[in-house]
Amino acid sequence: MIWRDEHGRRLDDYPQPSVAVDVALLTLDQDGRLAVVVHARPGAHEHGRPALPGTFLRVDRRETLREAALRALRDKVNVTGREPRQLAVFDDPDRDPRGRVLSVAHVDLVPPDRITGTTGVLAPVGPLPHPLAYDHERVVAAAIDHVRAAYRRLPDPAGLAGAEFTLLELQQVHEAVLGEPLQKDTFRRHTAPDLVETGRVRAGTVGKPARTFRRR
Amino acid sequence: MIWRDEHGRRLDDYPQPSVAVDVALLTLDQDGRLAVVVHARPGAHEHGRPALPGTFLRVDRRETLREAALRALRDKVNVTGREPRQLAVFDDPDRDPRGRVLSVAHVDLVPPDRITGTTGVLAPVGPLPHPLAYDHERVVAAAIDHVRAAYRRLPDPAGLAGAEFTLLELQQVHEAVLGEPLQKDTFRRHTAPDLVETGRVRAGTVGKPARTFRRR
DNA sequence: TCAATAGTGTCTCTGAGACATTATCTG
DNA sequence: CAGATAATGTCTCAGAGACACTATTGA
Repeated sequence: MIWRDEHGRRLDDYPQPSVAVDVALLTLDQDGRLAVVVHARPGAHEHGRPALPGTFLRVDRRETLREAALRALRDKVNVTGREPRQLAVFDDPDRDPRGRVLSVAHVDLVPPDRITGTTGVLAPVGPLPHPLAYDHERVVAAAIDHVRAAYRRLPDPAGLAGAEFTLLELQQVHEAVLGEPLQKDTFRRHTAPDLVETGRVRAGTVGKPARTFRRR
Repeated sequence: MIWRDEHGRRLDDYPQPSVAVDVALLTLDQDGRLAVVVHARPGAHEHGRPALPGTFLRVDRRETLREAALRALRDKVNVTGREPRQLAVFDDPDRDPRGRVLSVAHVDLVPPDRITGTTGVLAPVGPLPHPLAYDHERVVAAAIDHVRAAYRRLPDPAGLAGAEFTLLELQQVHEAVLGEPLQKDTFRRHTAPDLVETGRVRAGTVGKPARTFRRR
């Protein structure tokens, strides 16, 4: 069955764009600060500026955008992503000199232990050290907005603190993501209703042992 | 200059998808309820189910997604849109029987007087009378979430109440969008800081004349 | 004067935020 | 016991929400 539109034309009688995905893969660096994974082998047309991991959507494999985002993370920076989420479509006709390329920007936030084997480079967010390729700075900005909004709503939705954690550990993760210090009693009261106690404590250090929690 | 990727292939050596835009065009119907504009001439593959106005992105015209959304509104339902905003990309490989079609869903919210000459049909949102084509019910749901969030933040961001309005008129617009009754004194105190008085009043009816306001 | 609508004073309740105190561990 | 960290009692303040009262018009 060949479908035709109201002008009698088939789908591929119109020129089609290329569709790419780009992923702002965020994590915490060794200093506990929010960082983004970039890779330093961009196309020659990008003058060596580091780029976010990205790839083209493989229509011939019936791939979804989510699958393409996960594949980009695996192939470009050797990270198994977790849950890439769409941010926006960047569609400036001139954004890519190779032709008309729409980019579906994604964000993913993963614990640092998933980053260990990466072939990418951790760049702390904030004032980025070097300009990124394409419009990727805007992608990173949107990604940060997204994860900060999520962390204001719920305790550690991405599980950066691991499965079991003390409230201090959880607070430090939130401070890293939000980029601002938090007050411990306010933080405790705000997050406790969404946590369940494990019944265990984290001993071995000086001071009163802290109870550990899991996310609900 | 012909750019090639790391496998030595050009952009169009890979199959490309078609990219469509679909617009959930919301407005208020004559009863002051939130409604969506649909058109009843969908493709034969949609078994006559009404669809949101949509069209394919015309890459050959260097069109942006925003421009395609505005063109869809003009050509399909004869409405001049205002400010279509991206919601999400729907990318299920089977969502369209004609082939691989990505749909970039948009939302726009316009005053009722822009709808007067439409060739579309106003369908009140909520339990929709008939199922919509494709995955357009999900688009409408996302669109409603979007406009309700916007109306909870600011007074009438889409200008449904016109340029000059009384607080009662503004409240009725908000009640229509949010789908719930509001309290007049709370509403007044919440919105007044974001409004400027015109100095004029709306007289002619019974009762104390109401001052009129403009959005800042 | 009455009915109708506009506008405001004020009370209560809730939750955020901050300070200070108590509790419980190690050395 | 001293020092360190965990956990909580409690005070204050701001804002949402609701009720009731006052103000101003047309009929």
